[in-house]
Amino acid sequence: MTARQCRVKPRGAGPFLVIDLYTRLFDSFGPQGWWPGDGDFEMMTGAVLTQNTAWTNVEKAIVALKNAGLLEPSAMARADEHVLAELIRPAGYYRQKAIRLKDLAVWLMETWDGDLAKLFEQPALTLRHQLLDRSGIGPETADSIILYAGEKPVFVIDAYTTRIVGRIGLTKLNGYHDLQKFFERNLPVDVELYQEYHALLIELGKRHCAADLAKAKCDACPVGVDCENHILT
DNA sequence: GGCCAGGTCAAAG
DNA sequence: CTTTGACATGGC
Repeated sequence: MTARQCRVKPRGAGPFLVIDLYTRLFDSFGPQGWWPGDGDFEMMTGAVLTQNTAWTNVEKAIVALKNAGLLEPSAMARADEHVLAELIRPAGYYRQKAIRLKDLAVWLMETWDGDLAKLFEQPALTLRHQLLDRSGIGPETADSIILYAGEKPVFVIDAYTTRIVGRIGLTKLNGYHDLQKFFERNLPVDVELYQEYHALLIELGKRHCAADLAKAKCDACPVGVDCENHILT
């Protein structure tokens, strides 16, 4: 089905709307290609660094870490916290993140011998609990790691997704867990689909959905999202 | 200058 | 269990 065939009614949440929104996003923005094989540890590092931080700032930190040869568990686990902090400074919250990244690397070495492939062999749920036990890894970061590095079908919810869902009236559900289940219930279980969808929602959010609800201006929304009236048009 | 960014955690209410 | 503040840099 093409995007334009879908004359969507307001507030009719369900499978059709959920996949239809994806189709529109993909048709408008194309594949996002997030985290394409730069290595699992780089991906995990990026996931922590990007918390509440613009990706452009994260890139600087990643490059600095790479140049310092610290972008692997063994090296980072041995690195000095303050050195680490200075390298990732552009990514913000740098003192906190330095400690958390190092803790993560130490855990990876001690528990998994630095072998991420082994880590990701575990069932998604087991993996999720282990990641959530790390300091500085919450639901979104854990799920991002599981989806993009572990390549397991877990839908990631972020601030944009929450806002967009609310503005379109996709569902009345709220909160991380309920929204995650909502998407997972209404989509085919497919890693690539989940990866693209999450990235596409953020792309839409960046272009059309400022943090302040009152500022939402979606006049020329290429996807047909009408925030004011809470519908897809 | 003010607002915001691909959150998380601990401390209150 | 929900809300609030701290954490911090860089771009528009």
